[in-house]
Amino acid sequence: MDTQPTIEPSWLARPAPEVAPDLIGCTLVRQFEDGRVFRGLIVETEAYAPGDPACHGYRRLSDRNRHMFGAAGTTYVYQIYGIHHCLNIVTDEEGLPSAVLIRALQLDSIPPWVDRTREPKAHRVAAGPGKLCRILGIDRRLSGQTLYPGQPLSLEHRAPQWQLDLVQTTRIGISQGTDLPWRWYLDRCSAVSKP
DNA sequence: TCTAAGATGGCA
DNA sequence: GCCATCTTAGAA
Repeated sequence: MDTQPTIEPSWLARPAPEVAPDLIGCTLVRQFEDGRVFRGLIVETEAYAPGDPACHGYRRLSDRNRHMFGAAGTTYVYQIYGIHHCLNIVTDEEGLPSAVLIRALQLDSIPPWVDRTREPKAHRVAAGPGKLCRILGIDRRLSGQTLYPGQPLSLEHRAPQWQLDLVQTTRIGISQGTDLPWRWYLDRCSAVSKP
């Protein structure tokens, strides 16, 4: 599949529940300092928005969540359970806590440092928000950065004529806001964290 | 200050 | 089903 145009910040400056399904089928590009590039097809997302009790910015801006209030087209990376990291694409207007959690990627190639005994199924090495961050070396140092080509992270549009088969359901792993149907994934995709 | 819980993942 | 591992929000 050919490389698609870069996603501009203005395209992400919409409410997260609008952007999240649109990001399915788009490509996340991870560029390392030595120039190596890995691409992952986004196959699962979740939206977090103002007024949503599961949103990290629901109560107030804090040291931990401040990047979630940033401008559309930047990143918000946080640590969870002391061990895992999760990557969000910040959306909507600056000043609003609004972001899309990237929950699973289908990688174009498996980085050589991946321990294959730990995940024998190659298509599942990035099936989960913590897994994809570990595989692609994403941690809080990449939080608050702008998504742009040449930067550590960037985004590309999906192929324009691609007819997506999307499933919309409720979000995973949260205890509040469980009724909101703000999770989307590519139907019948084996790289999704949970079908 | 103290403490419980967390947008998870791996293993028994 | 259990636990690693540690930061943070919210309570006291």
